[in-house]
Formats: sequence, C-alpha cells, structure tokens
Amino acid sequence: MTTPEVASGSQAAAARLRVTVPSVADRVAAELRLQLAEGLLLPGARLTESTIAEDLGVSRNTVREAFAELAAERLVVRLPNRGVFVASLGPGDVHDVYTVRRAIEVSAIRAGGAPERVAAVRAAVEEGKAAAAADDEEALGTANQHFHGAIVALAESRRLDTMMSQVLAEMRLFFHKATVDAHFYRGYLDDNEEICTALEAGELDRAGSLLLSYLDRSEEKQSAVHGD
Amino acid sequence: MTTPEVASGSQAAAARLRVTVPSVADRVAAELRLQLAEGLLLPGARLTESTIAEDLGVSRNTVREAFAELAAERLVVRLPNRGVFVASLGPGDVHDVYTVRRAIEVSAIRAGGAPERVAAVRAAVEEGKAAAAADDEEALGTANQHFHGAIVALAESRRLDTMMSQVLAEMRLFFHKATVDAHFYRGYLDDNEEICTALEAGELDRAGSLLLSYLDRSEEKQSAVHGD
DNA sequence: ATCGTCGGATTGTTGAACAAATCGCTCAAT
DNA sequence: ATTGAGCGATTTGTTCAACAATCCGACGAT
Repeated sequence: MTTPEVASGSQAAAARLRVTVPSVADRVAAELRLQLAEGLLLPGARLTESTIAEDLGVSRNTVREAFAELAAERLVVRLPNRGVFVASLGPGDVHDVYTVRRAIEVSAIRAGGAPERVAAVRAAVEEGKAAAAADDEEALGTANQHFHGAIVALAESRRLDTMMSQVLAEMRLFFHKATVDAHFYRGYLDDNEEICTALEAGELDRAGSLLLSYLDRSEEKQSAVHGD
Repeated sequence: MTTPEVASGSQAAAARLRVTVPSVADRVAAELRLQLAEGLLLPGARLTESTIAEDLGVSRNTVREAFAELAAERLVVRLPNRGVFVASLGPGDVHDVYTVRRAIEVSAIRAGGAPERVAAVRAAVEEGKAAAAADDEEALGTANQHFHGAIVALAESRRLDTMMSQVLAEMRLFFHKATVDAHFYRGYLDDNEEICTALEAGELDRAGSLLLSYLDRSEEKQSAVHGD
C-alpha cells in the first residue's frame, strides 16, 4: 500500500495508539482551552497574538494555528483584522446549544447501548451522589458532565463524542456566571438517577423522554440566568 | 461597550452582514474543498504543503492555516511529521456518519418547524422530481442533499446546520465510489415524498420513523458498496 | 457635537531559514 | 533471504523578520 493507512475505520485506534508528541500548536491550544475552562479568560476578552506568543514562548505563527483550532471549536471568535475574542454566548446561543444536546443525547439514549456503557452511566450517577454527600460543588458539576458524556458514549460514535465534548466546552464558557447559585446541579441528581434506572431497565423511550424534559428545564434555567 | 459585539445571539447575523473579504487562507481552504468535492483529490491522496503553496501562489504558512480548517472539518487528516492526506472513510466511519445523521435529522424533523421551512423541504422534493424527469443524475444528488439539509434547517439551529453540512461534505468524499450506480438516488424519491407529506400533515412522529428507516436503508447500501 | 485626518497598534501574509522527523535506498551481517 | 544499520533526500514543524492592510482612538477643524 503506497498511501499510509490514513483514516479509515481503524484510524481512531491508530491515532490513539500512535506514539506522537502533540505539536506545539496543539499544546498552546490546550493551554488556552484550560484557561478558558478555568474562567481565567472571560467571554469577550481579547486574545492578542503577540502577547500570547511571548507569554508562552512560542512564535506568533504557532499561536495563529492554535487560534484556528479553538475557532473551529467555537471557543473563540475570529473577527477579521480585529483579532480573536473569547466567545460569548447570548440567549440565542443557549437555545442553540440545547438544541444540539437534545439531538445528540436523546438519540444516543434511545438507541440504548452495551451493558458496560450503561454501567458507565450508572457510575457517573454514583459519582454525583458522592460529590453531593461531600458538598463538593465542583465535583458535582464534573460528575454531571460525566453523566451526559456517558449517555452520548452509549452510541459508540467517535463523531458524536467529539461533538458533545465541544458543546460541553462551549457551555463551560458561560457556566461561570451560572454557578453563582451553588445548588445549581443539586436538583438534577434525582433526574439523573431516574433516567439511569429507566435506561438500565431497557425502557429506552421513557429514558429519552425524561432526558428530554430534563434538557428543557435546564435550558430554561440557563436562559433565565442569561438575561433573556 | 469596550468589547466588540463578539458572538452573542446576534453574531450570526452580524457575521452574515459584515462586509469582509475572506482571508487568503479561507480562499485556499475553499479551493481545496471544491477539489475535494469534485473528486479531483481522491481519498488517501497526499497534500504536500509546498506543492499547493506554489500551485495557488500563496505562502506555505497560509496553506498550513487552510489545512487546519479542513482538518477541523475532517475532510483531511493530519499525520504528525508525515503530512496531510485526503480523509478516507472505512466501514466504521460510514456507520458513524449515519449515526450522526440519525441524531441530527430525526431530532430536527421530530420538532417540526415553521411553515416556510416545511415549504423548503417540499421545494427540495420537487427539485428532485424535476431532476429525475430530466434524467440529470448530478442534479438528483444535489436535490437529495437539499432535501436533507432542509430537514435539518427545520430546527433553525446554526450549529446543527453546520454539523450537517460538514457531515454531508464528508460523505461526498466517498460518494464518488458509490455513484457508480447511476440510479442510486432514484429509489429515494418516493421516500422523500412520503416523509415530506407526513411532515406537512403534522405527523411528526411518523415522519421521524420514515426518515429513520430511510437512513438505515441508505447506510446499508453504502456499507455494501464499501466492502464491508 | 460631527466630521475628517493622522498615527499607533494589530492582524494578515509572505519569504527564508533551520531542526527534526520520515522515507526510500543501499549495503553489510546473519 | 531477511534483518538491520546507516545515509541522503524530502517534508514537516517552528521560528523570525518584514511589510501591507486594516482598525482604533485621539486630535483638531468646522
């Protein structure tokens, strides 16, 4: 075979197995992603190429490539000739994001999944309960994300997985405002539990409906926080 | 306001209204996308930076940025230190792509849509019929894509729209093989018709089920063509 | 207050350079 | 015959410096 085994079915595995050091651009992107998630860079903030290049000790061109990555993930917006800014989501975007989540998550749960995938969902539920018992709001938030990530993972679709994680990354951008209410996720614990048991019982349609109603309620709350 | 109206709800409109010449990198990416769609660049083919830079009369760095765009869209795969190659999808990817389509399209049609959006779906159906009458296989294919694009558009979600067009772009990559059978789409005309009328009648669940079965059959055919 | 104009700062793009990695080949050793 | 080391050519990854184009804010004229 003259062409290397590019993509194809085994690409995911190959990419995962391949021993490769992430490029500098990738590491810059990762660093920025981190700062984004930590709320160090607030929505609307400007990212100046030269500044970041100096701060991270890399070339401006490399920063540029990193920006391209982040822009593709919608974490950042590029205004031609004006610069890149941390994406800020308005009410319309909140609805849009939830529309995507409804599509992805409901579809995944409706199709069910292998037992070990279902077990992963259960694990996320327990993780949430533990976090609640420990009064660890931070852990509660990540547990919630694990829960929804596990639901998408039911579909065993590489593309759906990345779409979901991108959407979750987008949401983290404005969660920093939302979590002023410390008990934000607490109310969803029972939802998750109920959805999970329905899933385990094979009542997929019911699980889907529950999930759907959860997402609707969640969207409503988020919209409220976001001055709709 | 110190920060420019970045993103937020009105970003889509702003981006659409803004008078901006696409950057050189964008134009390079567009050109490559075109060649990809035309089948000029076959899956597995290598894209050498310097060659393309010369051919299009741009800098190698600019080509690099274009590659980043295409890689984000999965049209191209980047193998570290080895180069970028036209993505080639294996049987697993076919299933994956259809999983995404099921999620997006079914979700969109189940939620229904504004009358003018439904009308757009109808228009795509008629477009397909006209193409069939004219024996224009090319037009038949694009009409089919318009149909499914219109279905997703029902949801009025910017993100779902771009996800769908990316998936369709991915599919075009291996449609070049699939369309050896000239009557490929012909059989789907009746499906589209039926789905559309169900949609117009407000029978959303039925429309969803029909669409789902269509996608399953379509996947099966594609998998068969792709040496499963 | 509104409207040009001008200067500074930042982005977009280029071209050249160099280290590092990969590939294909030769050639010797087993 | 196969393996493996070595080597040269090619290509990618990254940096740097430069320049045009664009944008922003301030300043000044009306």
